[in-house]
Amino acid sequence: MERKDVSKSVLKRLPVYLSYLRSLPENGTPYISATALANALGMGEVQVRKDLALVSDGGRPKIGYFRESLIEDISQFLGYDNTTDAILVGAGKLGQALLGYGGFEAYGLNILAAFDVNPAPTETRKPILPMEDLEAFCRANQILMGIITVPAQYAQQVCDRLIACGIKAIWNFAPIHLDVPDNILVQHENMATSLAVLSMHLQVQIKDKK
Amino acid sequence: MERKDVSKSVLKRLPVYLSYLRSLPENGTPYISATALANALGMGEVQVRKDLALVSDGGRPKIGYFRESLIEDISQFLGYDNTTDAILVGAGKLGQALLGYGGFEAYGLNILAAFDVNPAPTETRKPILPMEDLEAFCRANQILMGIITVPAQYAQQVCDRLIACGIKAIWNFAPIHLDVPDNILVQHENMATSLAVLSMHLQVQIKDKK
DNA sequence: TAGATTGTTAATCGATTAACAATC
DNA sequence: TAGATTGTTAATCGATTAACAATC
Repeated sequence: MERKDVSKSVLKRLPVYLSYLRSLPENGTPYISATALANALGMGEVQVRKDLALVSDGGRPKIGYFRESLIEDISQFLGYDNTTDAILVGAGKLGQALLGYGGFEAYGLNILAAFDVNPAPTETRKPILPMEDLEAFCRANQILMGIITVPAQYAQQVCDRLIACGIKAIWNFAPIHLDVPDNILVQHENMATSLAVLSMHLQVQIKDKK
Repeated sequence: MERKDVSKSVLKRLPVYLSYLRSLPENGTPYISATALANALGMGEVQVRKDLALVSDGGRPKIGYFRESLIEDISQFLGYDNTTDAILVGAGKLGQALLGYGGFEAYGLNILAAFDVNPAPTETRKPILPMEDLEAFCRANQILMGIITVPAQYAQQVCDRLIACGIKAIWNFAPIHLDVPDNILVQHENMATSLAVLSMHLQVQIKDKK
């Protein structure tokens, strides 16, 4: 299927479809319709249909999509087929949690190693290396993605160092804005943002009760 | 200031402003303009100005906002003044990372305790209790927010149980869609979504290079 | 005063939704 | 065939951006 540009909002919905499709039982019905997907995920069916049409042309009237093909189409579109090697900086609790989580492989992400100022040994099978080795490791393995899980006050300097190592995409878990050049993408995993949405919901709930 | 309804996109930007404002040095200039904020965060200045106007009326031409008042106005708008008590279910690495992270207090969140099927003692100062105590604890403390950090296959049943305990807002870290009634809000901390954005950026980068 | 900044009103842009024709 | 589903075209909706008047 020809590659199309998709908006960021579509891009964010695709992995949601993907993870649901993967969670379906192997021995169930081999076909799934946009309607069924929409209902299962509580979304609008026109939206789902349009999203799917963007990444796959396997949809057939009255039948829907062949589940396995759809999974393959979305995976390929998102680039999950060719896995991305990444490194992580900051092996605290959060860093170790991400390092130990096995689920990222399914999304094409392979964390090769972690770096820390104090590389204490842990239970994870992945190596935790001293910060001094960062440059050499990134160069040698042509790392393009870095994950930042250091405290906020060190995040910017770690970020600068990663960019100097040739990294092009940064997944930032530190609660601080990072300044980067135009060609570098920072994806801020913004817990504060989520909290704001939750907090607002509770405020409204409580007020309504009065 | 009169309370206004804000869209979700505005709501998500407010904590970003807030955390930047808080990070500014105490002894710096006491005023900040929407323009300065926009430049520091790489956003459009009209957008920032409009967002600020929504939550504060302390803006003065030529001067900007008094930093401390602006922090107060945003905090109050987001409901961070009256802290929310929450509990967490699933004391694995991720759960412990969240439990141990001290930064949530600044966002009005107070995690009282964690629950786990196997409540091994940990270094955190917060108690980790057995799942059997969940209902009693939630009722006794009138908990309204629950944080789910259990493996995906248990997430839905934990979610159902939390709702039965009277919880109205759920922060879900399990990589799976949760079905809930209309009046319950689920905020899905969707790592897969972030990965998709990063992955797509790298794909485009690599392709452009060829 | 002049200039920087605010806040508001109007225009643009993009995404979602609705309506409908096509297909198996 | 009838009906479910697809994909497309048009309409609506909402958010962002641009233009401008007001203010210190």
